Amino acid sequence: MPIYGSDSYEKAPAGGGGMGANYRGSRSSYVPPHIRNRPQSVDPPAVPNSYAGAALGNDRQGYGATGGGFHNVGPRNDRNFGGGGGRGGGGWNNTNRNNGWDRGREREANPFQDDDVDVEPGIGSHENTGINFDAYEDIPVETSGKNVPPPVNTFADIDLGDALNLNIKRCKYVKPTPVQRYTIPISIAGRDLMACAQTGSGKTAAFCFPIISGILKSSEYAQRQRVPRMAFPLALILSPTRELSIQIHEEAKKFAYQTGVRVVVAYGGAPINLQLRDLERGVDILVATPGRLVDLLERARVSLQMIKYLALDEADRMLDMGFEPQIRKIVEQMDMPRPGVRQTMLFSATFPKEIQRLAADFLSDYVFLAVGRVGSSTDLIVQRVEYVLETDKRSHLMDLLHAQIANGVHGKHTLTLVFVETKKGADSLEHWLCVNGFPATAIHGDRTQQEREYALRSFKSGITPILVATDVAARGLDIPHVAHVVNFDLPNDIDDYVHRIGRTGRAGKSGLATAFFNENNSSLARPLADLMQEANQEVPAWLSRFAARSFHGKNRRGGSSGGKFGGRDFRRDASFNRGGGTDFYGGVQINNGYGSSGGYGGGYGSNVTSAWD
DNA sequence: AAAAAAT
Repeated sequence: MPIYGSDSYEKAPAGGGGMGANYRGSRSSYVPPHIRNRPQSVDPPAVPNSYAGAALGNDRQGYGATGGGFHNVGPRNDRNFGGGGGRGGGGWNNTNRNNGWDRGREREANPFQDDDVDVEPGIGSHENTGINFDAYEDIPVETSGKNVPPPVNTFADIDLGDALNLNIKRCKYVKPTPVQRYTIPISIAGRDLMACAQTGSGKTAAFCFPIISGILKSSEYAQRQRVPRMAFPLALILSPTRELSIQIHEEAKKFAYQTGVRVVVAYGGAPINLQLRDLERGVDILVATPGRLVDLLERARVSLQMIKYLALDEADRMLDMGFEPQIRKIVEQMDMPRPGVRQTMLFSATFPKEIQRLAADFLSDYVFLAVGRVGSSTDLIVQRVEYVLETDKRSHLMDLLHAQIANGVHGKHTLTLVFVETKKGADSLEHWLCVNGFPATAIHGDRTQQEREYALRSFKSGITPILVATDVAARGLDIPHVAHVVNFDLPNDIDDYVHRIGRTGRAGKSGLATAFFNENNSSLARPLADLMQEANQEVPAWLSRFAARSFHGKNRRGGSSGGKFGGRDFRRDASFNRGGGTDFYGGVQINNGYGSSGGYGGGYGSNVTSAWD
């Protein structure tokens, strides 16, 4: 099915200068165990003696451990137990060990009860349970790298621990999705990972399960240093939009429920004080957008020196021109442990070669994983392209919406997501739709965070079943019941198109994607036609003519990705290996998602390879 | 040229 990608990433080198200069001054000299004896270690912060034993906020309730082996670390202050240190100490998979938690004043909310409160029960209340596992059956999976750990077939194949297993049951996950089958053992084995996988394929769980499990098993978990007003997360998950961070946080809280592992989210546009308070109460997994995290780091309210796990969601976006300097600052210029010391996992549905090259800086001896699209054999998303002049777009959209109503395809749980190019365009289209009797709302980066979150809720709940959005909503958001994605304005980059239409046809369900195409989109004709063809979609003759006319230098399909996958390991490229060692890349395996390699015989690999090259 | 991300 579809080929995702383009050669169009011609990004300028990242600036990134002038950062992190004033951070070091405020550091102290404590050396955590995992970076001791390192050749070029950063000046690690000490716990000032005057603070030793002070009431520190970064504590965890109901968790044992003597802070042995840590100089300069005073006795723990278990605020909720009136000073009893060294509690518990039970097995890491003992769900009862945080009984104390519930006795404290910060009772952990049950994330499984107040889900989607404004959605009718039975439809939206378990958005993660509607996964159509049959659609996963024959998904092709490709791995490359040295000594790739084999996939598992069930969650029970890996001992994630009782608490985590219980949450897996609560989520009603029966068996792991392909990305989970491969990612979890790779991650448990401690390997770095670059994974191409569609969001909505269980990606968040794929990196959360090993992180939570690893944290529970680690000694750092119990032996945390205390510095006042400074949080020391063990895992960091970065995402490119606030709403995506919120979503990841909500999911991660389910997975971490009653494990004692604390998940905190930090993003811009919201009061920082609440986030600071959450951080002070203790954080193991920090989910954040880059800007706010940099702010927290500069205020010295967060230290990354204890990070054992780093996950970048939508990693190709995180490393594009707009984000790369911030990401480099966070990952390379603060106090985060180096690659090889920490474990790094990068995820995206698309992974252009140029971005892979940048990403390699953050990784150590990593495994590359490409999971074919859910429904790659059944074409769950029907893609249509219509020729519509700029001036006709509104009336054409109106026709589509009327047709949906006529077909009975409308209502609370048939949502339509309309992508436009600009924030102004989003505002005016929303207004026009409302004036014309279509309940619509809009989301874009010029709205307040409150407005953005309200718009998303209103859309998800079906109060306004039409959402007009800029690319802020293009990636990662898991919105059940999006039946139709309209590309009112097409993006310039085919990868963005792929992410946008991925908002429908989620979790193995079918969906429709309609694009309005005209002369302004000429540069997209070729990649769009190619992509549709490989997705077995009907390509209009006029689009093929546009494609034939277009220049082939840019946006030509090629090295960045291809075939049934969202990407291909760039280490396999001849150009990459030409100058250097050849041992870096360790071989490829192509398998079906389940069972052995039936269905995609030998010819498959070579075909795809030639298409990629 | 636009979008996102800190205040």
